[in-house]
Amino acid sequence: MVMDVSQENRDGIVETPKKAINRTEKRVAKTKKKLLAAALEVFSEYGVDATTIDDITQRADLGKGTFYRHFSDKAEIMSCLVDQAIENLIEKLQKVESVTTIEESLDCIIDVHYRFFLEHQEEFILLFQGRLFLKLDRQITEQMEEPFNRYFEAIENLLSPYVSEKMDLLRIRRFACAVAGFVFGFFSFAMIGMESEEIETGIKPLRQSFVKSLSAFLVQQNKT
Amino acid sequence: MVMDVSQENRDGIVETPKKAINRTEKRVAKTKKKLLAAALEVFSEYGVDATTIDDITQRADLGKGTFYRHFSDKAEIMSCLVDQAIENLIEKLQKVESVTTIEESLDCIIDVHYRFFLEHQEEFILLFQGRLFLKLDRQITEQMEEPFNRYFEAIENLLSPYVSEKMDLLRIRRFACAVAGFVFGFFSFAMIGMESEEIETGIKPLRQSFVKSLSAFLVQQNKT
DNA sequence: AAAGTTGTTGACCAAACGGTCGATAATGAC
DNA sequence: GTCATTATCGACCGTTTGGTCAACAACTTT
Repeated sequence: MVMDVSQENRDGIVETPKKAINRTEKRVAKTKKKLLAAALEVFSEYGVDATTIDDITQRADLGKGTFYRHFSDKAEIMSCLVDQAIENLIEKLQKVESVTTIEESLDCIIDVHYRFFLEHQEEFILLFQGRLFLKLDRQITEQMEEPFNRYFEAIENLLSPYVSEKMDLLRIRRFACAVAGFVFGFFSFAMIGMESEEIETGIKPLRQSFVKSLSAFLVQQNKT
Repeated sequence: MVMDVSQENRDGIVETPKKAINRTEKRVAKTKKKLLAAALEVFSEYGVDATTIDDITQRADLGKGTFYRHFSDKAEIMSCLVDQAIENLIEKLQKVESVTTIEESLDCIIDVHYRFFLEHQEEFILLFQGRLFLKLDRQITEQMEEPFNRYFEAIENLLSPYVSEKMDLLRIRRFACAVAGFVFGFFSFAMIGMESEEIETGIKPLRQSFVKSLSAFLVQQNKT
């Protein structure tokens, strides 16, 4: 079957056979996907540290040995998931277009976070734990720091058009921290004991206030 | 020795002998204190779930069995620590006096958090984990929900003078969540990769903006 | 000082966990 | 169809962990 695809090549031109995926490769990919999905589930249910490899494989309905064929340990699959979640979040941040003012930009940033976390609460809980692990003395740190830095850069890029050159990188980074902190912080408190609709009606007016004060802050900073 | 103290009683009046503490009782109290201090240390270093009972007793320089004479399990000692930390925070919140405007009040609330967490980073990391555990499917939940609710009530009490009766409890709770969320969120991001002085200079201007927007929000809410 | 009470200890056990490996099943090459 | 390759499986092993308990030490009582 695979031969058929490469058979179509003519002369010297060798197509990289993108569709020449074996059934085996498909199965492997599917297995890995199942493991990642199961891990995300149990991580957000029990917590990463409280989760055992058996928890993951049983949730994925796979053998234990299969896990170790795809990941070296729990830290690696967590890094994978964090990377995946942040990549997802960054993608949505980069889709933000047609904003002209800083207020609009900030509002969009918060809106993206808001909708992402509301739809992907499991990812939120995962990133929350990831952020904690970075503070704790863990080995995972190195592998997870990079995705979070990419995330900050994405926010900074969205804000940079409205920031004067005088504002140094450190200040922008702090600012991005504040934005991310507000969103993460609010969600961490809101997600316990609030329904989705409550969160929506609860955060909306506060968001507007927050956006206004942040833009006022930025404008002020630019002047000095 | 103990008899000497109760000997002082005259006629029917029986003093509750507060100073009649045995050496034994003192030792017991000291041991329990050592366990709590050690647990706070290792919890904030390795994370609660990654910490073993041996970690705690070794850090406290005590035998393993001693732990189980004071606490039934890890969940109980964690509840104790969370309760202690929040009680500490609430005390400092209640010391806030001589504020006349809502802006002052909000500024004080955030200032108390700020100073408390800067001086007690271990407690901050503990509460951060506690907040996570409330979201996860754990048994500890019941014992830890109450301290957090007391914490919210303390914030609400400070704000209530400036809130019209029209604003229902749910809204005030949401508002308290936002305040706590902002502080927790900012710290969680700031504490990684920032020195104490950086945090101070970084949060100050943002804090002012945040306070302004929150008070504006409250004033607006009161009108409607 | 002797006996009784209570806190402390760390060796010990059973359960749980991380990680391995030979057996098995699915797939690809010929 | 046969053989080679490779993913999957789950029983198995060594280690770690939570929790117990008999012995010991500190202290109190009489």
